[in-house]
Amino acid sequence: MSELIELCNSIVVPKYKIMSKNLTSRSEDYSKWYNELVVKADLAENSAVRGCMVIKPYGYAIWEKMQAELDRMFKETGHQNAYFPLFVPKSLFEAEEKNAEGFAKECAVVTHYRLQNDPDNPGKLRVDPNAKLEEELVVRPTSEAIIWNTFKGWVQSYRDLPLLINQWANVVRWEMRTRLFLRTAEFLWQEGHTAHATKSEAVAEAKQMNKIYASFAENFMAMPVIQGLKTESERFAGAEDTYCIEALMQDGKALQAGTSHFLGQNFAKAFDVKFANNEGKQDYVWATSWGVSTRLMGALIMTHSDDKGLVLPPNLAPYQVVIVPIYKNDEQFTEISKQAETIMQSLRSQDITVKFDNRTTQRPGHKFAQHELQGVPLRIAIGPKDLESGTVELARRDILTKELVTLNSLTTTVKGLLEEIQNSLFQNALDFRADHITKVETFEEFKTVLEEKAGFISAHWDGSAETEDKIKEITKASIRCIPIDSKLESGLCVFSGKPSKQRVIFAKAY
RNA sequence: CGGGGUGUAGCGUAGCCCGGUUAUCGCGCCACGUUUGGGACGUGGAGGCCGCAGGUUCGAAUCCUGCCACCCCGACCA
Repeated sequence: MSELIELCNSIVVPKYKIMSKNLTSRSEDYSKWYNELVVKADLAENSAVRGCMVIKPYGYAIWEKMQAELDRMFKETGHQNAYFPLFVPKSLFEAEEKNAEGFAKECAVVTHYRLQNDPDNPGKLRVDPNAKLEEELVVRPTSEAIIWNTFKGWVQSYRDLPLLINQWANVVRWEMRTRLFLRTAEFLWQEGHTAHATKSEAVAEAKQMNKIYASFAENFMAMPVIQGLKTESERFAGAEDTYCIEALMQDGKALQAGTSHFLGQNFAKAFDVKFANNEGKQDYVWATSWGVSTRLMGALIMTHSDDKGLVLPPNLAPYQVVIVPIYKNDEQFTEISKQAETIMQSLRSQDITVKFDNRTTQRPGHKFAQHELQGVPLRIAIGPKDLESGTVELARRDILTKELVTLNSLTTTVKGLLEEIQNSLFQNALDFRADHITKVETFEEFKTVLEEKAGFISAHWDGSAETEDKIKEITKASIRCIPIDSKLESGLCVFSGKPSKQRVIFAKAY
């Protein structure tokens, strides 16, 4: 138990509650296991805010690594960062009807702007009834409205296009039921919003960003994803098309890890964003939006971690290597510290991030366990024996092996191993997913596989929302996506028996 | 909002059915000493509105009533 508390400490929260008692292996119910890793923020008693999350420094460092890589990829494709207000006046929010309707049920709304002393309750405050806002402010659940209202003033000519903007921000969605990392009431994310002169350019942008998400997931998170298109009923409110990346967690449930939307001219029309094209004619701009959130941290945990704690891919680990000294006296400690300094310099010269855990308050065994819990990819231990023999002990987090390495080959070995770990994590996740994509032809088979094996199910679908709904109602599995790379293949719908042109991916989802 | 469950120290808990000394145990925390190549050991110590309010009783963590919070399953969820 203590390690869980420690892990919770390192990822999350000031005061926290562990939800279930026993750590279970990955083959058992994953949700129990996941709850062990994840805790909720405990806000003031009687607080109406549920399901918020505090991200503690180590967890935040992982998010910062994700941010940095994504931000770089966005900028490489010509995007710029900007920041827009948290508050969206209700009148703006409701302008794009479908979008407003889609989010209406989960909006936090600011109605007052002042507190005052409560005359009936000395020492307490109450909302000043005279401080009611003329117009309510919606706390953004997403920023399309406020951004498109701003874009109106930024676009006049085709020369102002494309407008490629990204924002790093927090949003609030008042979900009835929350789940840490995967669906918190407030979460951090990035939302891209772009405006284009032509439809084809906007569609290309939406596809491009989805591809960038896929590449980030695979190359940095070591998490294989299926790129696809959402069905109409799963589509973003206000979008014409929603592209997505879908990942498979260790418990066989699917997780939507990122989405990219082609918005058509819906927002341009709602907010009157027109431009003069090169023939001098007025036209509405074409839009996209795309986002990923702290949900990715949940995805990372649920893809790679084992019963000993987190397993981080080297490309996202806050530090890739940790050095633990083992010593009996101050002399040895000084000696080892010098050695560690040399090693760190050498590793850093190869752009490897490394931390020397020189705490004198913890014993080596404790440090070993803690770094395993935090998923540090490689650990170097240096003790008196190593000083004599010119070696160090090098341990891998992912497969928990140890080897003795001589000092002169250390940096090369570390560099090689980091790459190997990154690749092997991806390969393992890929193998796992390959084992859990099942083609089925009949509805009986569909239900059996879902029940006994879980994972993705590849099946024919007649394309109707009615069939989709019925399957969901009966099995709780939804269509995760229509994969973009799937081959056309004629067949019969697994449910209705009607003709189908291609297979789609079904799964139970988080 | 419906069904089920839980609330005792920072965390995890025993005790509750069948009311009765100073509320149990483990982890963690503090001090000192010995230790340090896989989560150290010993000794001593600190820490409790037993979820809240009311009731029954000589006496309530325990029984009754009401409330609150949280968890699980639903509903809900681009």
